[in-house]
Amino acid sequence: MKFEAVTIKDIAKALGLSTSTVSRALRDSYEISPETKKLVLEYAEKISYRPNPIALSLKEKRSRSIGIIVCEIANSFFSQIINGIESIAYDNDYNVIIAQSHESYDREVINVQYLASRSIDGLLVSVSSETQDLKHLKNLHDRGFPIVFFDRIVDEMDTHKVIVDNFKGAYDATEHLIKSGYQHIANIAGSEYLSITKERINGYQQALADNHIPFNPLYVQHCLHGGMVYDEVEKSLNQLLKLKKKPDAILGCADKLTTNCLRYFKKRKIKVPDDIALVGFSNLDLTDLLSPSLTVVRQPAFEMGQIATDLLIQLIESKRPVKDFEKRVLPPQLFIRESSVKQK
Amino acid sequence: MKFEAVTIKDIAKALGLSTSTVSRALRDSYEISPETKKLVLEYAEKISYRPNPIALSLKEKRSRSIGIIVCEIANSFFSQIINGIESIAYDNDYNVIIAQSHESYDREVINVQYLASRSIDGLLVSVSSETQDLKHLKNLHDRGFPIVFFDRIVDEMDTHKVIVDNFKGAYDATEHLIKSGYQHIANIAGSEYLSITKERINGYQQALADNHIPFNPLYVQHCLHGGMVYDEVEKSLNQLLKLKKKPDAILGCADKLTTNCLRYFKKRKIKVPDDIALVGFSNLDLTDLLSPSLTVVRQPAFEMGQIATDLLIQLIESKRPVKDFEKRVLPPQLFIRESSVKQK
DNA sequence: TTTATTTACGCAATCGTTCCCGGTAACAAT
DNA sequence: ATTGTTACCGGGAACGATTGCGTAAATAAA
Repeated sequence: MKFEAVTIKDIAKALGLSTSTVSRALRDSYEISPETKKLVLEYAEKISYRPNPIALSLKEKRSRSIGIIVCEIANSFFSQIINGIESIAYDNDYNVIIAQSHESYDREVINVQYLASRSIDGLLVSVSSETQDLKHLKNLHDRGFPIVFFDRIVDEMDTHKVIVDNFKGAYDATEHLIKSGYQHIANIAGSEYLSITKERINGYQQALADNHIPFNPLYVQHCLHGGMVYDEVEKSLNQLLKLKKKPDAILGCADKLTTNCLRYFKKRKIKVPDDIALVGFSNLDLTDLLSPSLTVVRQPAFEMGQIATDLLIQLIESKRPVKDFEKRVLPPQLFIRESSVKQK
Repeated sequence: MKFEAVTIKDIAKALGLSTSTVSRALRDSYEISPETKKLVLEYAEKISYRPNPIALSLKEKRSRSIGIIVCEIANSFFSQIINGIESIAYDNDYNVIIAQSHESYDREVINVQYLASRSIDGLLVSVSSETQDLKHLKNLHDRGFPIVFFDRIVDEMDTHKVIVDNFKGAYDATEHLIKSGYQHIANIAGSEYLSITKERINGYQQALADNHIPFNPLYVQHCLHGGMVYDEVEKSLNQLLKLKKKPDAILGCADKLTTNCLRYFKKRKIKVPDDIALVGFSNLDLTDLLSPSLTVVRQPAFEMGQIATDLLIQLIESKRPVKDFEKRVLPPQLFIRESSVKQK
């Protein structure tokens, strides 16, 4: 089934005009008489003519669309970011094309290549947790293709970046646990390759140090797929609970890590926070309804998407190559709930 | 910043060939000598030539991409569906473009028009809860544009449709409540315009009837935005709890309706299921971790997306206009948990 | 009346790719 | 020597839209 759209030629033929005249009439050019304009406009309306954006893209060498690469849209944090991106993109007459890596490096490379070849004007990227080699992105960036990173950024590439203060988020959460009387705080972290993982672990360590609690490397467990795979979380927690000195609190460093910790505890009938406290990064709207309600570090995801998109559009529409890039750091917010408050 | 890609002309010029020869060499035509092919292929590889899909789309009048229209991606049910869609689309070399209506009719119309003009080859649609007028979709469909509906379908249009057995889902959930000893079962339903709402209310009513429980129209409350707006849910529940005979159980007919009921009860310190039981449609992965854990009707969202995409691709690639359309009905699944089980 | 200016429109190139035609060799068959 | 076949390659139109340039007719200025 082919679907034939109305073109400018159809109008020209029907009205006995040339395509150039029709084109100019539609764009309200001064060179066209009011009568002809009226004629064209009315006929175009009648047969519901819509300009073909594909043809325009070919000519203009731009598509007025931007690509987004995230690991999962089925993740509140990222879907909120996407909503932020959309809001700014639509305001500026850009459309967005979303691609998911599902935390797979190979998939990410394929997606980047597809989007790039697809004549998108720019790219918003949050890398997958497997990503180490960046040549798929560097390649584009070196040729002057506009890229903005958000959340999971990469140091090696010089371009705009938008993140939250992961250090502070982890620091505040850890400090809160310490002040609530927990001393043996373990850290369930995401992929070691990710910027956010490093920053969060640093914040966690600094909070321990500032409160004179020795850092125990065994207390940090990495889950490569950031909680997407329950088994990884289970294995990490098993490790932790096998230790001589079992932790009395857990800091979950990603959305699914945190909720999967809770799932683990529920399965094993381990009481939170009585047996062990739990605090985590999460942008779920439901953390207040969980049992127990979760203390979380929440990130301004929507704003993050907005800012990243603003920066990207600036890059795209800049006349000359941009040389000085900025790194915006947004504040995280700690919501204290039941899961981290000791029962008397 | 413009980004200049390598074209077939660049290769032709560099190698002293014509564009037609290069094109044919790249597509491995029999008319080109092995030496020339090798030359072209190697050079193309060297300068990493990628065919321009925009130019291809213009020529082929198809873009090998399909559009998706949903209300929200920040909704587990829909993001799972999208994952199902993606899986089939990618297997068939199609790409997907996602657009959100945010339950707004106007936004839906804009999105449909954008996607259609964007030379997508077909459309997967779940209408917004505001949608009554269908001319934006009928228009396309009448001109032979391939459309497949999923979940929130429309009766007036004759094309492929994929849904779950909403009647059965609601029937089973209601029956479960009755068998658990609840007699006064209220229904928090979504928009009256939606097919799924009607079907679910019918299932609910039938279960009541089959169990000789009189149907009380006051027990059915509609929320136009399907729980997206908390105030709507709050208002509905206020109404219900003001009734002389207060309900002892609630059936939530959409994801956010259900969780917002829980939020309401938590705020008012109404105990679930002691004071009132709660069962609802939900595809959240976390309903088992809520407090109390939720009894839910779960839909096979991923499969739904897969089937819808299969059908759409069939439509797109069919040589002649398809006349007989099918309606696939998938089974829902009831997960019984704490929120609907009376404490002894 | 002649020349200059304005008005209103068409021609053709362009974007990147494919593909229908032609066309030119080289070689074999007649 | 003529014709046919095969192998290989190029020219140019087409897809839909925009736009610089050219130009005819109409009008204004001389």
